[in-house]
Amino acid sequence: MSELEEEYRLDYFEEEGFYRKQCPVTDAYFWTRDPDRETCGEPPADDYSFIDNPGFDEEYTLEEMREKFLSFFEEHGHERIEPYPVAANRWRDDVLLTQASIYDFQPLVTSGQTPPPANPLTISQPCIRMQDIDNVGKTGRHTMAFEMMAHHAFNAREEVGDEYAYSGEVYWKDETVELCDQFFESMGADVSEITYIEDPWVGGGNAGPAFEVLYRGAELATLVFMSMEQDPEGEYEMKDGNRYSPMDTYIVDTGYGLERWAWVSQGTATVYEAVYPDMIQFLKENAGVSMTDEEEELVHRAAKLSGYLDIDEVDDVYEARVGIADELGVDAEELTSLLRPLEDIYAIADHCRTLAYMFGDGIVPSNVGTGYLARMVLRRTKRLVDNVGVDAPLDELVDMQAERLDYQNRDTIRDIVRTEERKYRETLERGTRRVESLADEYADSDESIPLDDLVELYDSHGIQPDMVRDIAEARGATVDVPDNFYSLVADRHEGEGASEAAEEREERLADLPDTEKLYYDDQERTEFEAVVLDVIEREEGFDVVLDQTMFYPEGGGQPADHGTLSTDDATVQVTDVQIRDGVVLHRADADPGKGEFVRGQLDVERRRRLMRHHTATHVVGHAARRVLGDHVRQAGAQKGTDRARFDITHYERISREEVKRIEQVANDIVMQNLAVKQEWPDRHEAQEKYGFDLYQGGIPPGRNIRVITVGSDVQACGGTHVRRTGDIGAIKILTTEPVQDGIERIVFAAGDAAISATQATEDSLYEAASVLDVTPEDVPATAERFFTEWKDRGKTIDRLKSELAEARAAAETEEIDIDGTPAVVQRLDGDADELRATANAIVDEGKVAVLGSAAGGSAQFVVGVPDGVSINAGEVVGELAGRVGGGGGGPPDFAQGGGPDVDALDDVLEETPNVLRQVLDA
RNA sequence: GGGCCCAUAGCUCAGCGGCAGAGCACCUCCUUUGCAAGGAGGAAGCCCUGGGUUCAAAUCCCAGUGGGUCCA
Repeated sequence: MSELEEEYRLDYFEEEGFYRKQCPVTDAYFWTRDPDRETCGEPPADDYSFIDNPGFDEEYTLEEMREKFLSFFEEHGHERIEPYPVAANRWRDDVLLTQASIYDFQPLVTSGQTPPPANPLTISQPCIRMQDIDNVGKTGRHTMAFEMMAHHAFNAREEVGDEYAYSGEVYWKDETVELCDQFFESMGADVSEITYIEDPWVGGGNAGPAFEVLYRGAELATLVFMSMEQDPEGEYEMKDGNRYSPMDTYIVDTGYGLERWAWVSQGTATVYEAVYPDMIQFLKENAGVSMTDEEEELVHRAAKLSGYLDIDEVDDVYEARVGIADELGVDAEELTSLLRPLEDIYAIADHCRTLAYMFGDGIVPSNVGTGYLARMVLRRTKRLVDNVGVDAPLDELVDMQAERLDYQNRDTIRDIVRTEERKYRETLERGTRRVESLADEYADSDESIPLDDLVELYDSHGIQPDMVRDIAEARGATVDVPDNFYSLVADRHEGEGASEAAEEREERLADLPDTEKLYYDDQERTEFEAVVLDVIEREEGFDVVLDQTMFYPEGGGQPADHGTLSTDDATVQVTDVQIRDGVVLHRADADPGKGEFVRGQLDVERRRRLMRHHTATHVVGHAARRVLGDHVRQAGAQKGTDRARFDITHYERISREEVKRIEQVANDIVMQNLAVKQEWPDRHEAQEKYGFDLYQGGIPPGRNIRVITVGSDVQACGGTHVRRTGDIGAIKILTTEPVQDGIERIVFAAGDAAISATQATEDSLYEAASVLDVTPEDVPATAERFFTEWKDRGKTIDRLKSELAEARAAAETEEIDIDGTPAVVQRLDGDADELRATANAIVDEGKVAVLGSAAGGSAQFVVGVPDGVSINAGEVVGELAGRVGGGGGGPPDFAQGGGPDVDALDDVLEETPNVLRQVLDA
């Protein structure tokens, strides 16, 4: 079965007298010390046997168990590492959340580009797995938030020498299994009950042999030996159908589920009771969930039974429950009604911990990325809380977990939860109203609410179909929610997302040496000398490659330098600079000649402005954190010569007051004229000293990283900076705008650009003041007064027009008779409002009105007909307008129309009486 | 990053090419004095902004601004 069979034959197993067996139930191969053992230990081959029968010497809480594990591995030569944030997208762009401890070291450490913080190391890494969200609370063992305890060793083959950031072997399979055994033993486990199941691991382009470690029916650890990478020519075919070949690096990747270990030590019926005892107690009391001793006993036995079953999906739970109820001799419905509230409470506890991790690690709710996931979890939690009748604010519940997890930013977390809860409540209120009016519309008819409406309610308004059904049924309307509802929603999203054009690799560049970067040596220098190594002709211009350069290539949100390259004979203009694989390409308008010696001269003014804006970006970022809170992080930045934009994570719109305070704090930093320091420290030392906030603009590779210090603000950054904050001159925030939910953009100008920007704003104000003929200070009040006055005049004009219309109607007008009905046909060059008003006044006197106007460059008619006269105004207008080359229409009693032929207007009015008679006859 | 929805009176919304509307709130009067009181009258709108189409745009099209929502 396993092509890797040889990989699993460890000396350690030999020495310890293990047997290799095949499980008759699961067909899996496994290793055990017990000669009589037949099954592999994993459900359904074996049951949970630790419930009510703890598997270790003592019971442990989460905190105790974590400490037990970490200190065990410390004593065995591992260095303890602080956990990383749960938001993995802060250091890698292929995933959103941290789902395993190895995520902390991908991709830079596992690929060997960057050394690990310690080797070997041990860590307990908080993780979030959204995949399990539906199972949480119901299966008894799934949690969305968990800690993966782990020990890792990073090895590189002896023969590759020091090509990678680590070399040689720390330890490999035998030692890993031995450590695992020893840890079990130190916990007082009966090692003869442990089984090591052979289970090759594949993931993320890597693969390797692995063991699942089972004890008393519970999978307590996974030992992965990552040693292969995907390779079409590879010698091993793995379970994903791809071929793999050995890598130069090979890594011990273990995972010990903290929650499972605590659970097994306590032997409670569900994992939740072992992990969240206090919170569950609180929620039960708050929601008034109480049970008799018999009920309590029943629930406990049911939970224990469901633990024996192999349940991986929620659907299975309800099927399984029927069987469980049968076995306990109770009604399935009755059992369900006892379990439901508990399931909700378990889920709430787990979700609150998830939220505490997310917000504690600086995730801000949003419509995109991790922020969206956080929003989904929060809304789900809110529904559960309401459903089970917990009467406590959500921010308090999340705070209970945040406190336990020892987060320092608890006030911000609560603030975020409250804001988010408010937004959700508003969405629900909006949704409820919308559904109610829709339900009323369909309540009287036999039709149910159409599926299209249901899909739209969910997709565009965030209203769950269940909620639609509840509201609609209360109002007597029917709703059918098809089972494939969510796939219908998905259909609406089909065809989204554009394909990306493959990036072409430049082979010619591969032969060129990395360009030496002079721009970090002295950021004030603007001239240099260099040799032209190569010139590549492009569609527009030439890419010049030098041996060294002062030109800063576009990167990190800082645009490229401009300038010139001169030989003795010629000067070429550099209009763009890019870097590809370490080679700097200078886009020039002419070919300076390969092998030539050139003098480079930067566009000094441009560079200065870029530097000021870049340093100012750090200052503004720091000021924003001070004013808005520690959750503020950079979400993108673009510097320019006359302004820069800086996107930050924040959960509300930034108020005018806050903008002013940020501006003040930023300019304070400028005035303090602090030194801007550039250093290249060891990455792990820097990270330990300054924390993860160092990486605002992404994580650079390498052993050492470039760090820029401005006052108390420290960031990894590759850009060019001024020497002291005073060199920025001034910082002016121009605007703030929302880029997406949870991300605000701050646009600002620095130095002379700040002055220009301020002047431009003032110009607008002075111009407005001059138009109003008042001082700038009086502009707001005057504008207000003028606007009010303007509105009043509009009303007055309307009133006068209707008075004028009445007067006109009452005046002596030529009246004609259309078969007994009096009619007025008149030319009146006014706008449509005047015509309408006059026509209405004439109609009020019981006469037919036909008015024509040539105002506004076109011929226009309005026709009004009093009640009881069988003339169709629309038809009349249609006929008249047709004669001036246009069209028109309207209801039978009042119509308007017109056309471009103004000259024909009088003739048409002349013929109008005949037209009226025709229409009457018709 | 992409899709979809929305913007009209203080609030909630209807109108969807042809005279700017309703309910609630507000003001005045009458009736009544027990929990969303009733009746009569009234005031209150740059129909988000800017273009376009049209004889005519709150209404249709495009762009912008603001808000909502779903998905990766």
